[in-house]
Amino acid sequence: MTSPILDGLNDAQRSAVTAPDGPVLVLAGPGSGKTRVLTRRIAWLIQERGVPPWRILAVTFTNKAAREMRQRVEGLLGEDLKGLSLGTFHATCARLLRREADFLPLTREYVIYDTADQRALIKDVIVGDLNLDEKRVQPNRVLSAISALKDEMITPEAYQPQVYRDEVVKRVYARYQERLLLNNAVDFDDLLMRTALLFEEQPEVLARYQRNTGHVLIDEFQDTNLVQYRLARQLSGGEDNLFCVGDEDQSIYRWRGADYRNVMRLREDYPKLHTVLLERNYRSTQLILDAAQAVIDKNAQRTPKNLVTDREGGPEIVLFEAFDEEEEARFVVDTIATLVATENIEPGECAVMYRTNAQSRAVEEAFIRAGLPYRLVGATRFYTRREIKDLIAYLRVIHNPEDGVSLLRIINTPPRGIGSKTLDTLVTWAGQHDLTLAGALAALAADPDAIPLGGRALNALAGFAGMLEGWRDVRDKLPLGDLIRLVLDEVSYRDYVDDGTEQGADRWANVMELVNVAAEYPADAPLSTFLEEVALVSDVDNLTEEANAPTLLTLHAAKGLEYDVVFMVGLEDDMLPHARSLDDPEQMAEERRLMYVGMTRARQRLYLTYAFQRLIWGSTEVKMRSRFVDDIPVDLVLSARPDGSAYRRATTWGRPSGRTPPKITRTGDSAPPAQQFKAGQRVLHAKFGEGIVIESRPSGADEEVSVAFEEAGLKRLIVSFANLTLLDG
DNA sequence: TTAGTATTAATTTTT
DNA sequence: TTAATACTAA
Repeated sequence: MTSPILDGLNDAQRSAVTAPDGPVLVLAGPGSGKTRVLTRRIAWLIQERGVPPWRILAVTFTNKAAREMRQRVEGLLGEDLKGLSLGTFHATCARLLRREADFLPLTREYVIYDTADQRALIKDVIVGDLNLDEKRVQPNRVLSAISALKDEMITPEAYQPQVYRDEVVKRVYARYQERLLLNNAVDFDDLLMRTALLFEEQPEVLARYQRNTGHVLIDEFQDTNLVQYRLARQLSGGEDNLFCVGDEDQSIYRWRGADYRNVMRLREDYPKLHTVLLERNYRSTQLILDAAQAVIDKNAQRTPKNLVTDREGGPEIVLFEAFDEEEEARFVVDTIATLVATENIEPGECAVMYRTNAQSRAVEEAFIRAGLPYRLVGATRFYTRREIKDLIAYLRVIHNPEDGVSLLRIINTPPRGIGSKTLDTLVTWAGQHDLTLAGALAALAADPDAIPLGGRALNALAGFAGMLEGWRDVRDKLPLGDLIRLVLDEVSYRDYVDDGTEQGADRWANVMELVNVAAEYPADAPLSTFLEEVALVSDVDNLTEEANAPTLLTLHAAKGLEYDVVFMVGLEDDMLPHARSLDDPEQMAEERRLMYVGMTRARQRLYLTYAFQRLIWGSTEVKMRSRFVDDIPVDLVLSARPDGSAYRRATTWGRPSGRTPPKITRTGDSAPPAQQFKAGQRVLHAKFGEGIVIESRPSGADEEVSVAFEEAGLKRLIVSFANLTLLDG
């Protein structure tokens, strides 16, 4: 009678897994095993209830979560579950729309536009099509207005603006959608909206999917938006077997349309909702939980939870005030090194979290100077890098000729004599003849005199069109990796990006990385699958467990992850809470949840750091400790000194009232230590090999040297970390 | 007319 | 620090 599916679960978890059919809501605190419950529920439905896998649709927040969940379910059941659909909302909808393209004003070859593509298109609509002033009608603002409308499934035709500004939004929105269709493209929001609209307008299509979907399970329910909620309702509509797992306190994507009030909606829409509360935490120490609880308790409008664990006590939270971001980063790296050396902590079990990607730089530099490896999530995400976007644009244009945004991107990249003037004439002519850019190119191929252009421009255009045609001819005959190599070769892309600098070499390495990814792609997979995957992967998806090194990531990216040791850096007002959130209580509540999410990632140790002053956009700003830090009971916290030793604070936080910066005295300024190295000396480094010292200067109590390595190039190193050996000099 | 260079403006979080 | 834009040489 007992099944391994229920092994090791507590009563609350078990009651969730075995809940009767119908709508279920699992409200779960951090570390309470909610993803585990979802996994077991799927296995339980298949094994104990005899539900065929193809009748189950499970939705996760990231592709990585989906991958891991599939592995676990298959592990539990000991079989391949090919029929089980498991993925993000976006990926699920993208596949569905491709299958149902006949019902849409799109072809199967449609492409997915990311934020940068959207911005390029909307700018062209505002400035090019509607002749509006870019300063008055800001692309970003209009885009987020459009996104909000799409979230509510309001089409341009249905939109009834109340004020003049929205009148403009309506016009831009209408034209933007037109242009998307002309390009045979959709944006992220369209994926969801078009699917939900399709279900509404074509009941027989919905009925077909409902027959194939008896059970819908959703992870991270607090971060679903309105369309996603409607999709979930539509798909589970036949039998109302909707299983939602989430935590209001971890809702951190409001700015993207996520609405934790979906939890309330669920309660209203399903009076028979079966609710399970999971409060027992299996991750953090009680001390960390108490601190996190104290922070989140200040938020109103939530289901109060009482987080408990068996792991009583635990080491105090360590708070460190650095002089600036450099010292802060050094403290983090020093502490990790010490923990690894003395406390038997794995480097891979440490994470450094920050509010904005820009903050990673200082931390990265500290790691580099110490000569220690690290893993970076996000920052300039792989698929948004210039060279990668270029390459993807080539593939998109080969795949979908109508993709004007991508065509415009690559038509003169690398430069091939098709400059702004030529493009202007071409685009204007296309507009006059009601053609797309692709149409104009085709017309030109048929009759070179059709468009008033000089011979040089015509030559350049013909050359480009010829290459494009050649690629389309071989598209289905060559493996993807070879196709990309052919394109790279014919446009001499390497000469273009690899300019001999270090960054140039990096860029080319990125290109080769993409070639490798593509080469591993199954030979029979259509280009559309590859492009779709590339559009919908996130950076965390590629986070591998291979390298045993600390992870650097934003608080948003940290959702769903956990580490033995967590450092939260930049805990200053204006950073967390972010300056742009200060005037909106709803946004402030979200910033607080972000703090809570970060704290509850830690299993054993939590370090909170802030800087007295910080370099922002090239200028130094004096900062104040984050108000959220002050909400932690002071007796749970030890303060650290730069040398790593810690002391207990007075019984109150003693928050300064003003912002008068005290006199700045840097340690080490008065008595610089004797320098070991000087310019011209030859040195040996364990990793970088031999090099010559270019410069040496005191840095705090330490010494910083610039060394030109024969292999690795110019590096800046901290002497006490770098383990440099003097060869001669 | 194009391509390369100098200047200036701008930076939350991401499927 | 990067990205977009204005300017200048070829």
